[in-house]
Parts: sequence; structure tokens; C-alpha cells
Amino acid sequence: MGTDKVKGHLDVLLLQVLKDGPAHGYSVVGALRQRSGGTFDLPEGTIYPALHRLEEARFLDSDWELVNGRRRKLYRLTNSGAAALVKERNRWAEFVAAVESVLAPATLGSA
Amino acid sequence: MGTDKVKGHLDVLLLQVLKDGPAHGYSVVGALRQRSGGTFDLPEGTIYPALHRLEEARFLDSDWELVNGRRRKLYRLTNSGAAALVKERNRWAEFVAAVESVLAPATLGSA
DNA sequence: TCCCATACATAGAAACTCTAGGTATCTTGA
DNA sequence: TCAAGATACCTAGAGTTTCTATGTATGGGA
Repeated sequence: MGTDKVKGHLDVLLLQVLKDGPAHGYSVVGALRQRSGGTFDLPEGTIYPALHRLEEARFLDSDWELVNGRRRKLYRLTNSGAAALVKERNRWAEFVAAVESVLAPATLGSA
Repeated sequence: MGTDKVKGHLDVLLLQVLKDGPAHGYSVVGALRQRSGGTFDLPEGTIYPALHRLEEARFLDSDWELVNGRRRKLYRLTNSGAAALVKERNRWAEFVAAVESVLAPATLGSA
């Protein structure tokens, strides 16, 4: 059915998590789950393509790591990614404000 | 490019607007624009199919009106639609809380 | 008379996320 | 030892939503 939990806001979430420190994809899944209190329990099939997309947009770059015989792709926020994060956070704030003002009862008078 | 302003939250918005009084599609466009302070300036191609979808889900029902020689389809919230609105508003609140907690800086300690 | 606002509608494109698979390594426990 | 589960990566295709583009029709104002 496509539950669609993040509703088009994945990018801000990923950029923010990576702003708080470099991380690899699999750990980002856990970070989002923890930081959202379990609400964002996203499948890997959501995270990996999104990270690729952000890397291609130059908002992230990456290096391969080898830890205990397992390879990891460590992502880091670029300067351009940090700028994008600021922009995306502003968009988010605007978006919330707009929805909230629609959800506010009309009877109170909008003026 | 697909600006995609409402990001999967159109339904709450429509249900709320119609909860505040019956309305026809074209006027809903204006209502959303006004109540969102111009942020949600949605094309008719977004609104009409969404209203059809909500009507098919029994959250709305409608009657044709004739006003000044122009026909209008007046939509009304059903009881089931009112219940859906409550549920959707709760979802929205949860969603905002989850995003905000991810956007809060990790350095403050999540515990 | 022509254009704009009003008022409806749909088809197809585009974007995003999820489902569902696949590979490989390390650890733990039976 | 061997199976299972956690770790860690990946992609193709489906599904949903929203937008673009287009079409029809009426009423009013310049």
C-alpha cells in the first residue's frame, strides 16, 4: 500500500542526521528510528537510494571504510549540503506554519 | 519538476476546510490559498481529483448547485469524514513531533 | 466582441517511498 | 559445526500522490 511515513521530507532528515556527524547508511536507519522515537522506522530501500541522490546532488560525499571485515560507506555533509540543510529547514518551518494555519478553526477570524 | 507543495497532507487540509462549511472545488482552491497565506496555491488538477478520491472514500458527499447560470458541485463532510479528520489531525501532530525531534540538535542529549 | 474569472474535468508525466528481492560478513548459540 | 540473525550494501519495479497540460462551458466587463 505504500505507507509513506516521511512524506517528502526525507532529505531534511538525512541532512540533519549527517550534520550531527558522519555516518553510514545502515546506522542512519537506526539514528532516525531512535531520534524520532520509533516513528521513522524506514526500510533500507528508502535510505540507500536517498543517500545516493543526495550524494549525486553534491550535498554529501562518501568514503569506504573497513570495520571488522565489513565494508561501510561513510557519508559526510558537504558545505553545499549544509547550505541545503538551512534552506530545507526553512522550508519545513514554512510548511508547518502553512498547514497549521489551515488547520486552525476558521471561526476565529483569519485577520 | 513537480513542486509538490502539500507533500501528502492534502487530505487533512481538504477535510478541515470542508469541516468549516460546505464548499465547491474552485472555492476550496481560494480558501487554501487564503488560509495558508499564499503558500498553498494549488492547481485545479490537484484539487478536483483529490475531492473525487475523498468522495469515493465516503468522507465527502456532494450535490450540484446552479448559481448565476454556473453549475457547482457542493461538497459536504460526512460523519465518516469528520472521524477521518480527527485521525488525520492526530497523524499530523505525530508527524510534526517526529520530524522536530530529528531536527533538534543531537548534541543536547536525547534522553 | 474579446478576454478574464469562474467552474468543472481528465490523461499522462514526474517524483518519492516502499516492497521485495539479492549479496556478503561476522557473531552467537544450539 | 552449522544455522540464524545482525550488520551492511545494493537495485528493480510497483504504488501513490501531485503537477502539467489541456479541454469544455458560462457570465461579466471593457
